[in-house]
Amino acid sequence: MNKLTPLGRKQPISKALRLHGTIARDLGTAIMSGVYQPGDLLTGEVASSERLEVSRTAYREAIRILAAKGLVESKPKVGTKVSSRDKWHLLDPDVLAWAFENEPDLDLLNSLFELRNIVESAAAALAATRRSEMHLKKMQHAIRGMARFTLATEAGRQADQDFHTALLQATENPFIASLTTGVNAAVNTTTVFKQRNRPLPRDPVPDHMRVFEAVAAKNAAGAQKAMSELIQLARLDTPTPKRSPARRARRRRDHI
Amino acid sequence: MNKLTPLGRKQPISKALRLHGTIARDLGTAIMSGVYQPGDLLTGEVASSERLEVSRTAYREAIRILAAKGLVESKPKVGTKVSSRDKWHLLDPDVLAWAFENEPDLDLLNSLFELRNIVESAAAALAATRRSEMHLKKMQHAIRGMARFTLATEAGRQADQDFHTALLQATENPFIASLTTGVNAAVNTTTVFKQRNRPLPRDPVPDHMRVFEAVAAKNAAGAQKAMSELIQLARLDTPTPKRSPARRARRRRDHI
DNA sequence: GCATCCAAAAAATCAGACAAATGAAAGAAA
DNA sequence: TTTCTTTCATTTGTCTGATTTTTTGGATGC
Repeated sequence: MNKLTPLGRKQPISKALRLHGTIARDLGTAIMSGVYQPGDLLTGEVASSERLEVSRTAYREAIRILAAKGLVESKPKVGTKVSSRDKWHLLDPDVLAWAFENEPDLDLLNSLFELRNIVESAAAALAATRRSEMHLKKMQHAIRGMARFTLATEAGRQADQDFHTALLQATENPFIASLTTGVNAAVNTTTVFKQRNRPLPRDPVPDHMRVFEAVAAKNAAGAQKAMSELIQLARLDTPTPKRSPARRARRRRDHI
Repeated sequence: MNKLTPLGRKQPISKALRLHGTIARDLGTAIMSGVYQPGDLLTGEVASSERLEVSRTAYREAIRILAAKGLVESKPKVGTKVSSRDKWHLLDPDVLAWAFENEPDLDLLNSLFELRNIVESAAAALAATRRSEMHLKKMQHAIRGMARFTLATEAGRQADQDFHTALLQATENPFIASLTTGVNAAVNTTTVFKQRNRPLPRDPVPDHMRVFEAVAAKNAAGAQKAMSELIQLARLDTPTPKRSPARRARRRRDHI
């Protein structure tokens, strides 16, 4: 019947997910939020599938998904256990989303911004040397879109995405593109809900324009600097942007 | 429809892999090597499982693995199709291994070294500011191991790994650590077999020592520079280290 | 002590069925 | 004709229940 306009979103969870997908997401968020710790042994397939009231098939496929992302390992006779943290594919888009689904760990968010700053500013430098006219056109179009609609609208955020996508395409490096799109998606989820707290955080257009002009001028160092500043400013729009003075409060229980 | 792709590899190369694991690996390498192109529709589950002489369950679990890594998407009625390249999780360790399993694409290898240079040299700079005495001890021990055994032995390669692992731990950034370990594992697979061509490529100890000394002296810029040089030298040990003069020969068919 | 064999437990695999989703064709209404 | 609705067929999705394989730990024997 009604094809669109889900005004009151009851379940923000994507309904497009199948049963095994939802189980994987639930278990994944449980692992990333610490409900299950590395080394913990999950209950057996039969018991788990009965508790979740799903078939063993669906549960097993969910476990395969988690295993593919390095979160769990299963062996006959011993069972399925949560892998140690160094096995986790932390940069997998789904794992990233699960890690920041609830209340994001601020240390983790800082680490993610640190990586983003490193990679995307270097990407800007590469783009400055390799960009074509097509890339410049796309970036320019995106900046105009960000100016017309603001970041408060879906169209404006899409334009912001388009800008970064075009810049990454210009690097001609598929790994950098793959990495950055996933990281930015995760960062954006933590940034979105700021919009309903404060009216408008800042105007992102000038920052992007500086990056664009440096890339257009084939000024690698300038592009790198401008992108780094852009990311630093974006960090201000995330929860508690200040660097926690004692960031050493880390988890130390990697095994067991 | 009939692609006539005889994946007739029945023997599991690595014994630890289960049936679904081997199927996922075979299909994954077929996708990464271009046997199946983005947009291609895989044969249905019943037909595929019959052709491979496995149960539908095992085949489906393999598909779930590939879907978890962004390589395929399945929908009822339409089937399972290879996703467009921008959906692929290129930095997933398995995907990386599959991409470089056969004869690695040299452009791709160059892109991977480019990313490695960006991230790991930045990691060295971070490590120089955050390292503890424990990290220094580990790195020193690893360097001694590299000196005693050479890279021609398994123990020597393990020591090399240990050095980089200790440096990544010193960054206190789990994302950088997760990224780099996966990338280095993939790079090493392309580097290993050089050992049976040439006797000994070079002595890696001085390069690592320079990195270590800069990190120990908390010299961030020096550590970054030393690590970058180390990676550039490591690139010389990979197939055709010279930069191809015309690296623009790229795939242009990203959609469809 | 040490190696070998045995048994239990859990995942792994199999077989066959039914359910749900979806794209396209067929039909009805404008 | 065009557009909307309905039906239908196809493919993945889910379920049930069984058998097989792998692995661990202990019993056995030397």
